[in-house]
Amino acid sequence: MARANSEVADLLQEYADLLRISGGDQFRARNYEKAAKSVAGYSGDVGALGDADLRKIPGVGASIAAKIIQYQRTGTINELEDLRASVPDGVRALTSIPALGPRRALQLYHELGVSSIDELAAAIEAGRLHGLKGFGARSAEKLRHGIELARRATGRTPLHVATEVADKIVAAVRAAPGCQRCEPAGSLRRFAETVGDVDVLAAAADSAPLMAALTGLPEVTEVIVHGPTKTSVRVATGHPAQGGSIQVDLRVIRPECWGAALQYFTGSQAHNVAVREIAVRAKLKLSEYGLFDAETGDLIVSGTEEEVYARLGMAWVPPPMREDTGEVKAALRGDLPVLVQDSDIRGDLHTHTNLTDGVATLAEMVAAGRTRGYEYYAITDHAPNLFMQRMTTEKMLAQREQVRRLEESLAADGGAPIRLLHGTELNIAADGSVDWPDEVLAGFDIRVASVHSHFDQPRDEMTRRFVRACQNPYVNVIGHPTARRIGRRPGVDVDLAALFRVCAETGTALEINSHPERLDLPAEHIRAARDAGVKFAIDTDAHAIGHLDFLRYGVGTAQRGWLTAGDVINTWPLDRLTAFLRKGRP
DNA sequence: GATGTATGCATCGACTGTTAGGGAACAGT
Repeated sequence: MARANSEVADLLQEYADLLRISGGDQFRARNYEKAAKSVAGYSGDVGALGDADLRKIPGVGASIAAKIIQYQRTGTINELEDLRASVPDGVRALTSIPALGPRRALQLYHELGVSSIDELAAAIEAGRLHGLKGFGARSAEKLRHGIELARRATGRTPLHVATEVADKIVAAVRAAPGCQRCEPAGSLRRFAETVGDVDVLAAAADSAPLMAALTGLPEVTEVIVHGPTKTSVRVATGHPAQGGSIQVDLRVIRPECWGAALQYFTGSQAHNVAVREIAVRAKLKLSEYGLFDAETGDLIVSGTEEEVYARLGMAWVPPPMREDTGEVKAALRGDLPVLVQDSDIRGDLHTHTNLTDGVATLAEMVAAGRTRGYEYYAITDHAPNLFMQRMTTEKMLAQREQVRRLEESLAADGGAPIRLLHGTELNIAADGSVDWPDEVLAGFDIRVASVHSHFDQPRDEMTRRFVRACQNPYVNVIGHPTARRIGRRPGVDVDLAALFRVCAETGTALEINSHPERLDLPAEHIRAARDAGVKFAIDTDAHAIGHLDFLRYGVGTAQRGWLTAGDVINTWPLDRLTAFLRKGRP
């Protein structure tokens, strides 16, 4: 991601926030927000674009293009500086507190002179909010709690941590008397890369036993709200983010509302808004209780999601696609892609053993892959230039012998046949070269190549580095392409459009790394890559047997990128895969 | 402020529940 893109996106977002706080036109504010999002997700470098190219970015017109050009020249935007002068930065920070929006934050600043979170905390303790219009005893308490959360929260919860919590809770609620259905909803069901809170939906005539099943779980550390339709609790996760806990909302609805409620609670907000607009145009009204005739108020459908979408003239939309990025129109036209599924994956092409930094033996990893029903399985331990792994050519060759013998013994044991691919994970050096000379590289069945160092290279150097790696006739897959660690390390600064082009030209696949702390290539770049003609490998990069189960997150990420099985090389039969891996070599 | 298009101008993100307080902000998907 280009540094200029994230800087410009931040400035535009700040401008939108300050417009809202200062009471500016809400449509203008929303426009800046929209432009911020499309700049952040833009695959080129906005720091290098002229007026005409800038205006091709969705949501960027004459005025915002001029502001970006001013940023290119001076590093800042005059109008933003003016707004900053009229609204102290701390006031914007106030709106990060739950229960405090732009209007009331500005009110606090004007009437009490509060311009930071600390000052607000002091004002609450001193009772200065008492008698202030719109601030009662209850909201003072909510603000106090919100400030605590804002100070403690270090980030959102990783997808796998939230999924483990949700699985446990769904199992407990399903076992409660009278529970007819129970499913996770929200961002978890959409396979978002991080989760703010876990939403669980259940259907029952009497909600009490279900709510009791939740609040009685030993992992529950705090009951926040306990009512007949919604119960909110905090659950310990053992993960440092959010103080090692996550909020879980359980909603229990009447069974006949299931479809409308599941649709609503799955979101995203943007998708729901877009779908409800379709309803409005058809003189209908959609809510979590059902699809109704707008004039008479009569219920039309609510039982299943499929019925709700169908009555709006839409195909059922797979949850990972529900982000209002074109899926609504596609569902209306009836041409949603048939998304790749877990069951389409025939093998893992990026795994490690304890020969380098894995924790399980070759035999253990392969046995686990075989249990998953894989037709082929690649062992890709690290290469010598990742010095701390102490890999040598001798060790690598000995492992190759071991792989061949293991494959033979497995073929003889009467179990499911599995083809083992002996591979490696190469290091892409700063200049784009990789570990071994061609004659050694030629001996592998598959070669993944990844960036493990020099993350801070300037964009043009980084781009040249990737291009050279892709042009290597032996490099088959670029591993975790942006090298980001979610919540810990940003992705490298590379011209993604150029990377996608060279991948398509050279027959080099991009990995979708399934590790929940990577999810790399990120979903927001996958569609652009596919449109450029790139193929993908959905791999786990497993360093332990349990990591093979991370595949579901990689598949979910691919689904968020609208990929079909045809786009993914490890859904292909072995002969088609091996032809691809030759990269046109004889 | 951007967009689509009537190249000047209308249109732009739905709906519900809660709070606080009697109409509106805020949060949630």
